[in-house]
Amino acid sequence: MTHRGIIDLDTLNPEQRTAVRHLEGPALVLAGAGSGKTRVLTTRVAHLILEHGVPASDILAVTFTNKAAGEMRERITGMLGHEPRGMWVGTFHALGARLLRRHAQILGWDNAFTILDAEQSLRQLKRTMEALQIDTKRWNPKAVRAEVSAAKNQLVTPEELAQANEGSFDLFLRQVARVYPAYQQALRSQNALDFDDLLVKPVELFEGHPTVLHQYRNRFSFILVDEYQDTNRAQFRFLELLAGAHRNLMVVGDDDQSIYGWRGADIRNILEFEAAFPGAEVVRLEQNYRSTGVILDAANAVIAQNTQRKGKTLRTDRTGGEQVSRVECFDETDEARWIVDEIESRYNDGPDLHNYRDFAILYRTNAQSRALEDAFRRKGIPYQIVGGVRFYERREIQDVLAYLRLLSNPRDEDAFLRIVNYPRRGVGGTTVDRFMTEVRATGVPLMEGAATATGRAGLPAAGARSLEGFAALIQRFSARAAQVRVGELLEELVEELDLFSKLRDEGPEGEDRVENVKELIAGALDFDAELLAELEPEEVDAFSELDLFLQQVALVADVDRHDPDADTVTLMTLHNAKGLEFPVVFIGGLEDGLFPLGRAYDDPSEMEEERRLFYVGITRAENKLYLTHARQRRRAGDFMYGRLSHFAEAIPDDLVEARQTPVLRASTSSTPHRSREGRDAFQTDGRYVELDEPGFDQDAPRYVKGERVLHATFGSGTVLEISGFGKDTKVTVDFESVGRKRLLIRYANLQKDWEF
DNA sequence: CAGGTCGGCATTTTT
DNA sequence: TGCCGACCTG
Repeated sequence: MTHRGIIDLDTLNPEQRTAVRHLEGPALVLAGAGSGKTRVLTTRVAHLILEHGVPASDILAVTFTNKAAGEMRERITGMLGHEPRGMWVGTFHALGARLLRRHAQILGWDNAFTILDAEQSLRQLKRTMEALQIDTKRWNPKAVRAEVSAAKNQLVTPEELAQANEGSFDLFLRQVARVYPAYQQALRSQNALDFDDLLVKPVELFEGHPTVLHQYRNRFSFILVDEYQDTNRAQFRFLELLAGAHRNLMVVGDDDQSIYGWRGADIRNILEFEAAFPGAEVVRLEQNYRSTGVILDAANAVIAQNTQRKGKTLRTDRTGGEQVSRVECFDETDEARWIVDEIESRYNDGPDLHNYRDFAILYRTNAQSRALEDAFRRKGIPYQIVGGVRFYERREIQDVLAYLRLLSNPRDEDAFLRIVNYPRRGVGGTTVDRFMTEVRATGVPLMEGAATATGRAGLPAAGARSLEGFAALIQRFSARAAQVRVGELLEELVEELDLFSKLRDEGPEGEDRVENVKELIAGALDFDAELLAELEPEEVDAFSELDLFLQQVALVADVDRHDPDADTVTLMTLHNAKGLEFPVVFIGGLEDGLFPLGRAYDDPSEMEEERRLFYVGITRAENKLYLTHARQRRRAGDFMYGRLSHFAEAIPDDLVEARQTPVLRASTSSTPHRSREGRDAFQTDGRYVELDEPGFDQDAPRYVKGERVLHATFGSGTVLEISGFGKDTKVTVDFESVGRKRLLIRYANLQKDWEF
């Protein structure tokens, strides 16, 4: 039968077609990198709607990032010719938030709950520990949070954890057992949820309220999940519950690209899917449409060293291709400059590339972006960094957002504490401490207490008056919040606080901060339509714009802000690169100890995860792959000496062209560095070796007063003074941008500024 | 109360 | 280095 459908499936390969045509029952699509899985997912949705008459509102699609959700929606719209109205597309976290906005009340939260990001939840946790008189010096709050987070991701309740550990011999777990319930209680009393709760609470909702579960089981008769290899226990349970009746669940993933084990992702979800969903149809997509044969051969050779995998070998029709370039550099500065030079010459002289957006540089740790950023600035080549200091985590942004949070949720202690004295209004530490103690003891709601601060026990009169002023301000804006759009509200707020001039007074960074706040305002002014358009009528009535804005802010990821259309080179971590592709890819810092990170040597499964991360990196490249490594690298102020990552050694020699940078070649033939080589005695596990006193004082450059110098961060300046000797030599430099700084020469890494 | 300084400490990846 | 918190001083 040659029934020709509305959707053209002829351009798909047989396996893709099988996946697209899959109708009912569970399915596992093992989709290798670049095998067209996004296309399969979107085509299947369109196919369900157009060929099988499934209403769009019966379909739920889960993606890994908000951006992926937006793209999926867009592509489906393109195929249908109209919006898939009523279809839910989003990340697990966004979907969880949406469900909870509708049903949080059953669980004891108010529907206008606040979502705490990682920083906020850490501060809350710390306050909880202090309230329990647990020494935060002795018990690291971050470690406690990690433990609490792990518990949540495995659906362990506070009660269960407490019961299991309160008598434990492990003193740390005993603290955790005390903190977790108290922390959860604190969140509840503030009507707040943390990231993990957005996954856990929906499961609680479904497990504890069969009618609600039933409602959504009926509603979503087809469920699709992308990046399934990175789901955790809670997410699995969520899917199991939702798809439990009809079992129309298609998951798409690649066990070789599972890179979030540290976040609780459980690779068993994918390895054991067929056991959990008997009768699942399994489809393997091994045909790669992205990379050259050389790149795929390299990727296959690397991943073949892992043992914990389903086993799969990517194929391509694009045989051959440019060799992988493996470049040895002197240090991170040399590495960065070499990469930038290479991009420039490829951009100018390359056969087919004339866009900066065709290049990406990937690295293991965010810290590595610094040297690269400097190199790009020097050359004047446009770049964008994805990740690092997140936009929404910037201090000034958090401050402004805290106002919105407090307007949205007057019980949000974190927001209150953040802004009660910002900008300065004379509410000092003593006032705040006494106020909080009083409020907690009497159970008076936070803002109510502030509004009636005068006369409260033990409050200094001046502080009490300031508190009341603050409460009045918040009250005034609460009223405004009901009248104007969130963008205008923000504008008025910033105006009222006179924030811009206060930021500018803070010094050289003030202007940047002003710009960031302006960007936030612009984003808020833009905020509306898109999100609201996807909501259902009852939701539009029930959710306030302010809450939705804050929710979006809490849930956007850095990659969501990546602009693929801007003509810039992209810099990001390997984690952020998942799902993206670029014609030319550089992977930097390929040294044992950095990539893989040193700590992975203690745990084979961590080592395998690092290797998968490398595999993800390699398979981002379409035409050309560069691997760079540096002989020495400064990490956290110390010099480290590393050798080529053993990951890179797994790539067969005939695929690789090995090179050294000119700087490295020059240095190995003349300087004292060579003499060190013989005795470095790298540890056998290949970790970084730290030499205590590199012979740096000998070749420390000498400077004279009045000389022009260039600094990586501060830019150019003039030497005013020189003091100290040997490795302790300091210079005082008057920088054009930031003024006077006193620097240790051995750390400052100054360059002579020849431009003058 | 505000602003500065100093010492200690970490420092992997992120929804 | 660079961030944070504790402590000191005006």
